[in-house]
Amino acid sequence: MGAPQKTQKQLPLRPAGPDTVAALLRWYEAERRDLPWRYGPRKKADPYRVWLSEIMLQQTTVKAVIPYFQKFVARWPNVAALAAAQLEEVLQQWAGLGYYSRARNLKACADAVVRDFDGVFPRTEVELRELPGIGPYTAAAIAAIAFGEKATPVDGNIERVVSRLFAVQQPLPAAKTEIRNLAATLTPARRAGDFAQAMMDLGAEICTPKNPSCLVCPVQPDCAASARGIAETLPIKAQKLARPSRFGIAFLVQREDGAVLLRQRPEAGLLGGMLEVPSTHWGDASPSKREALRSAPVTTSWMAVPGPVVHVFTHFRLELVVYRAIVPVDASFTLWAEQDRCRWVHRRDLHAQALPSVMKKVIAHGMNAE
DNA sequence: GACCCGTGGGC
DNA sequence: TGCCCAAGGGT
Repeated sequence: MGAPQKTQKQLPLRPAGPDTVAALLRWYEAERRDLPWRYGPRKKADPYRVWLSEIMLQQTTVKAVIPYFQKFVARWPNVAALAAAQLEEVLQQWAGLGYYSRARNLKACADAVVRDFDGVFPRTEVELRELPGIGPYTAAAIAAIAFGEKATPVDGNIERVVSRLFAVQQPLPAAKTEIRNLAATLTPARRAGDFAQAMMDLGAEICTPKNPSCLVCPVQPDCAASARGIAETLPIKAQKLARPSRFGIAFLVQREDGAVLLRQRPEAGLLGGMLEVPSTHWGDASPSKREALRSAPVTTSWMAVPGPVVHVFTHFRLELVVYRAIVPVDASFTLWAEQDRCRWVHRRDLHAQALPSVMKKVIAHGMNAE
């Protein structure tokens, strides 16, 4: 033979199973995160709070969610209160958290629970799955955490932990089915909720995407990926496409009394139902000045504010050049935009509007340009 | 399965 | 800076 083969040391490894889960649950009881929607290990939490937190946490970090969660439960302490609210209020309170269809579905779900279930959340995955905004993950999470049902929510954390525990080599998203089955195999009948939350805490604090802390991991002895030294490389993900750029011109119209012209966006699609600063179409290239003026909401003299506002969405990057104008308070100008969707909002009231972050950026950029 | 749908933070 | 990431759902 040639040079001695440098094989990786293979420790005897039992596949993850009930003992792994027991070790994980012990770790959870000692190290669990204290979060405002949790009631404590071995306890079932308030279904309303679990549901609200799970919707907010969809693709959103715990840190970003906490202040919104506190604000919502203070204002609407139960599902009946939320059902009695106006959608407009809910969108206002949701502004800044992103993925605004969640806010619409949140309201629709509260309405449905009050209407169809007498204000009591159903406890099974199948029933929960029928409600607006509740998909397979959230249905399983609520069933397990709030009701103690044996359900297996699989989020990004759990996908990562499971793919490492079993050294799943198949790339995502194709591997989702296998990962789900493996996670279900581990789920204990008694403490499915604690198990799910323990897996999520482990993923958030130990089994992180980069630089996982295998040395202090409670289930490291049972982890196939750690044994092979490939934990950080898992899960393998399919390549992503480059993010295209779009360009437009936004028209910040300020009235002499300090009001700003805003318009409500269509209910469906990007930033659905939220307020916006009127703008041109967002296209693949910057609109010409001629094109821009054709879509201006009023005929007036515009000042181009130096430097575009750049905002990155999930699937494209947006550059908006802000045109700014001051108009008189009387109606001595013509409003070309769809008037019924437009409103004047005083500067001091902007914070209470359903304004997405990108539009707050546009307004701040334009108003600071003086 | 593939797209669309926000935002802020970490590195 | 640019990319990745975060307790996904709807279509």
